[in-house]
Amino acid sequence: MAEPNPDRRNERSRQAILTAALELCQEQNFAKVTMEGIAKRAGVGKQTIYRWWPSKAAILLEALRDRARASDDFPDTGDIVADLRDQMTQVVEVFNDPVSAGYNSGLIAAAQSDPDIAKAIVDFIVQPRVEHCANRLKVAQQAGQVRDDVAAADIVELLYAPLYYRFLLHTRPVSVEQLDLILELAFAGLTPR
Amino acid sequence: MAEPNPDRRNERSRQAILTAALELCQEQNFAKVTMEGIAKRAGVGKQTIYRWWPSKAAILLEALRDRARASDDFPDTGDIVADLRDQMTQVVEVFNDPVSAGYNSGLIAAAQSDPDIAKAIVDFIVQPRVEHCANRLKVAQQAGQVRDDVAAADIVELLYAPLYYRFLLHTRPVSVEQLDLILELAFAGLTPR
Amino acid sequence: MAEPNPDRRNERSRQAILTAALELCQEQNFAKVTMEGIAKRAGVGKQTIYRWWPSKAAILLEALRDRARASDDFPDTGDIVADLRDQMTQVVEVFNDPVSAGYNSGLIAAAQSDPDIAKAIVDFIVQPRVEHCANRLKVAQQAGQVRDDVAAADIVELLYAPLYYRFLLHTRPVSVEQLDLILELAFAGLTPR
Amino acid sequence: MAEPNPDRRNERSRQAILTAALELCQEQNFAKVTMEGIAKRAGVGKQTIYRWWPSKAAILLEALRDRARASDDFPDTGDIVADLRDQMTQVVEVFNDPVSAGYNSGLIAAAQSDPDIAKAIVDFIVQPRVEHCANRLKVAQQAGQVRDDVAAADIVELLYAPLYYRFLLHTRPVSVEQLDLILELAFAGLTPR
DNA sequence: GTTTAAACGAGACGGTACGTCTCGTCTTCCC
DNA sequence: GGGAAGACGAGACGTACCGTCTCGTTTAAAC
Repeated sequence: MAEPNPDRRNERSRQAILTAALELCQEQNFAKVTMEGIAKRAGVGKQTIYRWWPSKAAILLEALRDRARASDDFPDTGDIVADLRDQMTQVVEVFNDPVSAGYNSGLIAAAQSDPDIAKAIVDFIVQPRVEHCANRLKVAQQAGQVRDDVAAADIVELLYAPLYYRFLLHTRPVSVEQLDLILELAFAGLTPR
Repeated sequence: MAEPNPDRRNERSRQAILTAALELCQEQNFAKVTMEGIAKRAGVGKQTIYRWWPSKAAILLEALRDRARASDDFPDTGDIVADLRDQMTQVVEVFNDPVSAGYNSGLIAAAQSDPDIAKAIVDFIVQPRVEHCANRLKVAQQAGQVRDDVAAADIVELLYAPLYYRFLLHTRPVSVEQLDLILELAFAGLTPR
Repeated sequence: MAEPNPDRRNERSRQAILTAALELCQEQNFAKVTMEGIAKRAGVGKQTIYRWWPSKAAILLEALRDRARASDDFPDTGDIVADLRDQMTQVVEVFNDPVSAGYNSGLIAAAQSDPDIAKAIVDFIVQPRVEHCANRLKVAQQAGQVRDDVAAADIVELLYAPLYYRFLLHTRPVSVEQLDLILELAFAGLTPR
Repeated sequence: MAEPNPDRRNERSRQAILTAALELCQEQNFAKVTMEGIAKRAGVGKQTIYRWWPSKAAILLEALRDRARASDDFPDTGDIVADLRDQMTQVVEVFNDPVSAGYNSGLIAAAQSDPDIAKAIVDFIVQPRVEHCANRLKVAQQAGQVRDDVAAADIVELLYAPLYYRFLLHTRPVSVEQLDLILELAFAGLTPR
């Protein structure tokens, strides 16, 4: 009935669950990870999991947020295109690393049938990164390096979408070559004349 | 052991299964559809399903291919941007229609943990449409309406990716406004000078 | 992997399963009873059955043991032949009652292809009754009413075997007339001279 | 609908089915033999089996009848007890041979839930042998070697029942020692005084 | 320092769906 | 038209997880 009291929560168990979830997701793949498996690996009762998380996706989401933190500062060398390439290269690497690719595609898959997960992904994963990028773009706009009649967020979308497109549709591998292409095409139209 | 003989296959059962799968996917959602449910609805033994399809995603994929057919010709009015907007508007509508959105996001979700499904989606759904679009773009390139130093397929990616991005990441609704923005930005850089 | 812990066992479920098994065996017949049917009738998950019993025969065996209990004392009026007729008449009745005949022949049939069941039938059903009868016979032997150069257990076999013979081979109906015949023939040779 | 016409029946198929049934019953055990397995082994369509036999037990029964034939003459050396021991020893051997024991116990098990099988076993297996034995006993009765106020068939029952008892109830192994005991006890009462 | 209530591990429970197996029927094509 | 081959509807099999529900057993705040 009543909600559990977070003050009395056992941090050791919480960590064990997050760790177990991450490990299992690395060893198998998101779709094959089960609540039961996480509980067993973490040495934890199933109830303890269900008390604090509604789904395995929620656990992984928290695990990622917990483990990630920071590192999402956007570089500013003055050269917007170079900075973007720099940052987007990291995304390419994440999408090409089997381990983190597993998390990401699994979570996005789960989001397709679970609005809560969808919202959490946007709020905690996507939105913050978009904002960092948008902020850097705004600086470039003020510096006259980028058209300023377009919302920065829309530019972010235009740049990152092709990476997600290949990543999720599995048409072609996400790659640095793709990156160059995207930047070339986008900035052909974005550069003020 | 041996593969079943397709010549002896019962077409009535095949149709019943495809129909049942589509209906159930409309009434509930892809993730909640089960092999058992399809069998019951189709009035068919489970073995008959497993004999011909490896997964519910495969059934739906075949159902979509079977039901779709045609309709994939790309208009050519001479105005490439108008033609693209026309065609992409249909995609926006598909992504906004609860029924077909269910199929699509469900299948793409399934593809994240099943390479066979991923391949089938690319081969039978994505690739044909990409090609139609690319062909239209090539005409425009030859007509000097579009930069011809860029592969048509890459342009397709640049245009469609933002739609999939919003559709799968659930950041913002896919919309016609988004369409205009994409076209505006893309063609700012794609128009030969 | 590990065995389940009997302390945590739910007695209500156990009873429901035993009852359901007995009822179904009465309504249909042993061969038509299924694990699934028992689970449904008992309002119980199939796993709960498989956790505690290896087969439907094992369930019925436990049900019979549980429901039977007592009633297995052998009368002793001083007249060994009368006492035997009395007791054996009960067996005749069991073999002629459609309900209990179903259990018994079904279980014995199951025993033909399942050594565990065979052992359980001997240990928990047959052996105890044989012993009761043998004990009564030993008293008669000490009283000089029955030859004492023959093991009591062998006499029990000689007496009961013809009942089982007709019951399992379905040659002729088991009957009280048969009983008189058996006793007459057996005691013609068993009476000391 | 209509009965199949036995004249057009393929004897090769019939033989192949009987042989396959016997072989499978030897390799595995009666309970594990399936119609499907027999059809495959015999290189025969399932329909061909179902056209001519109602159950696997019926097949085996026919196979046994077909293969057995004759050999069931009862010896007559003038010594009724010796002749009985001789004949019953063969039964003991059958019950102790893993292969034939499998057929017999399997068929008797099947008979418990299938009256047709039960009837067929009595008519084609049990009854003929009982009659042979009874005939020999009648000769002994006329020779004044056996009480003639008891039906020969009832004596047969008294003698053979204990063998079946041990065979089907698996209490103790059927053995030649048991035979001596039975004969000793029975003839103590059967010998005219 | 005890009390005490909530979180915990463990895992049994009622369920649902899985993918496989066998049943007995139906269909197709061959001889 | 019988037979081989095998697809079919049906449904039980035994397993895996689901999410809920007891069980004692810590464990940390309240007394």
